[in-house]
Amino acid sequence: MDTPERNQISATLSKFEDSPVFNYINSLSPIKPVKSVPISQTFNSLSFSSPPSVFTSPHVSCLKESRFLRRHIPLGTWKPKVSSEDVNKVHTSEEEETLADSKRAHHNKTESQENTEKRVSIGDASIELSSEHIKFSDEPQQTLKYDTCGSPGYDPSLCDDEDSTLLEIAGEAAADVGYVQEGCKTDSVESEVHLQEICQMEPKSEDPDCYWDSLVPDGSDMLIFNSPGEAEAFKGLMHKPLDPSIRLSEFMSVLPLSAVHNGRKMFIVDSVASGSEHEIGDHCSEPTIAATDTDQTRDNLADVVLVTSNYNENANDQLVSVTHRAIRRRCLDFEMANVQKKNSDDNSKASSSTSESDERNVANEKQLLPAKLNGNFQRGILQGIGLHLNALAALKEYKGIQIENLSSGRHLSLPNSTSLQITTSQEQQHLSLVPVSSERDLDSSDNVLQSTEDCSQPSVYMAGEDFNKNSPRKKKRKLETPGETEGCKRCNCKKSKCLKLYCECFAAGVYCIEPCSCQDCFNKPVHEDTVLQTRKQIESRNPLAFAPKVIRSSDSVPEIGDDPNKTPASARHKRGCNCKKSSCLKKYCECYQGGVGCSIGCRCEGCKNAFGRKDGSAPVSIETEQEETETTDKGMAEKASQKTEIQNTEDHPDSATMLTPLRLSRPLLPLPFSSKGKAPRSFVTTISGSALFASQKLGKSNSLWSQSKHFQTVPDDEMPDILLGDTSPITCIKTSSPNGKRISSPSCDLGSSPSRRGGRKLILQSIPSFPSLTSHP
DNA sequence: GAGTTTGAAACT
DNA sequence: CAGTTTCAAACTC
Repeated sequence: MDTPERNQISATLSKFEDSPVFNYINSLSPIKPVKSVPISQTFNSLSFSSPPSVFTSPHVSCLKESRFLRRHIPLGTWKPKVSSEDVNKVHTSEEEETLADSKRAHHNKTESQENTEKRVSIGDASIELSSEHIKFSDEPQQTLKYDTCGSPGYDPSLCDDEDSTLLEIAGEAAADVGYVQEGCKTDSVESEVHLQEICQMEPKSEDPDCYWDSLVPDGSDMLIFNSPGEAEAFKGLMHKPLDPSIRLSEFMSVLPLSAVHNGRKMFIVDSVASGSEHEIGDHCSEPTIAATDTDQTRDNLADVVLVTSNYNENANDQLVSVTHRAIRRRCLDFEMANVQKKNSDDNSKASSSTSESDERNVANEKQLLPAKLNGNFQRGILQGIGLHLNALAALKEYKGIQIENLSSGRHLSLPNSTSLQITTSQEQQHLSLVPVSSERDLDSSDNVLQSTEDCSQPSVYMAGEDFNKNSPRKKKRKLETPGETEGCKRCNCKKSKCLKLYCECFAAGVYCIEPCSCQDCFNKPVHEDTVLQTRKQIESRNPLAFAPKVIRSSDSVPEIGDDPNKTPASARHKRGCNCKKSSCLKKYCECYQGGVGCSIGCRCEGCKNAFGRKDGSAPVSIETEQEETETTDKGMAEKASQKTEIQNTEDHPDSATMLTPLRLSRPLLPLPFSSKGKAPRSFVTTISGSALFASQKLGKSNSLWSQSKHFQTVPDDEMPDILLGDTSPITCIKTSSPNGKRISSPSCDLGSSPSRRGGRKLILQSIPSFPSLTSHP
């Protein structure tokens, strides 16, 4: 783990060890950087050659990403040795050197092993992150390849399930942790949390998701303890010696249910005060988790994410902490396998291997996306998340999570989801999901979540639709329409073999999983090569084919610190719809489905999109309006006449202003979802709101994309500048779809909402950058 | 659950 | 690039 660089840094910084700032810095340090490899994990990633270059963002992005990221890393990774040290601890120069050397040796060793072998199944989890990180850094993508299920080394059982869950523990600071509580000055005992305990918890219901859901009413992504007391309580559990007798219920009982959001499997505990000696690395890394690794853990942990955060009290500066999380997801990441395998190799060392359990749990879910560890997260996002091109969009989005999402079950799972903060018990009840402070948010966001992919349908996504098949879905189900199973998409392909964009899973960059009703499905790890080739082929035809359908250019919410002028985030469908009969009021309409308004780029007829009409009459964001003015084509007038109809009933003042993707995505609105009132099955989960979170820290948070079905997020930083609509100088970019469909807006200049427009256009342009299967190193 | 509708994706 | 076909989701019954 310890790279020389790292050591140096640490040495230098040793003085500052205690300071929160230091921790933060550590988290940022490149040392841990994730290799591009993680990115490759998804099958998409494979295709994406460029991503690494493109997405180079520092931790910030990572942070954001982290949210979305799915974790592939086994708990073991979290383990103490390297990871902890890397991130959190500061060693004296000497110590570090020594340590570094040993680690290096270790690393090399592991690396060699990896090379020879392809990864172990995720389940094997215990891995040393450090080694991996190193590897990643060193070996960028070579290792990447389909390590996961498809990989030879991959554990078949896992593969079979295709749903693999990983438990990720991020030791690293800031990046991972989404949020920290303010008040917690306590020592961080939390780090000590034992996964085992958690693991031991038994799900009430057979379905893990349900189980968690039950636990977590709202299903927020994160569990945050605002009050020290809460944290303490939590700690108590965590600290307890592994007692098999302890059950999840017990565990949960300690936690304020209200505190739990989303049912997401993450829990964040902020216990560590800044400056306290208990840095993430110190505590967290080691011990506890490591110990946990057991079959039970794996099995049981599935969705749970434990986070221990270090938090810096001082400030808002925050940052964070470590998180242990387990996220389930199905991903196309192939890398995961590698990592895991490595981990497994190393495992012997690391005890915790929650990943397996996760996977198992996830079984239902599609493959997991790779999760990244701390440092990795930052970079990793791209990498790990990389899975779907879509992810890129997601990354940005992830920044802001809106409360609303939480409310809606499905959205929760989305990458979008952000950490929520619960301040008080009362508040908790309400689940006051307040976006974390911007700064924190950013950080937190990283950690926070992951979303399940399904949703993508998700969203990831991790994007729209369902985010996770697992819990999110269920939540969604609960929350949303009864009928919808949704959260996750499951395809039902019969003739396409799930190798065409007709297949939602394939389009989302995820493998089909059990829930899918597809026939002759080739979108499975077993047919990885085929999938990749096909994907490549499709991308050659249309570079944007796998890009998120919905692009969120700017932040829905004015980011703090950002240019006030920015318009609320608005999202647009990358190509625009072509609806003729549905009036863009049904999910047939991709714009509508994605929760975004129609824009000039749409060729729809009689647009009545509740999220925003093409003409802009609807509660569309400014952008649309502008576009509207600009656009002359298509019967704008016609639409205009139609405007009032829907608006009156549907549009809320808010919506009008708030059409942020996020909002849009939410079914909350009494919007006209389906006639039944269902929320779109796969809503885009874009997250505009995120801007709040992410942006603050980053300063720019534009998430270009929100993701439609699968969420994938890409760190802003990583995103090519071009892609960044907000900041990008390039305001006018035309995007062309392969099809020749209109993508770009007519006007280059965006005026007040440059970001959005710019983003959108930019994205398209940049598209080439999307990683393609072919390019993959 | 079967059948219809719809519009994207794919094909020509 | 336009037109047509194929496909699977969305929707209806």
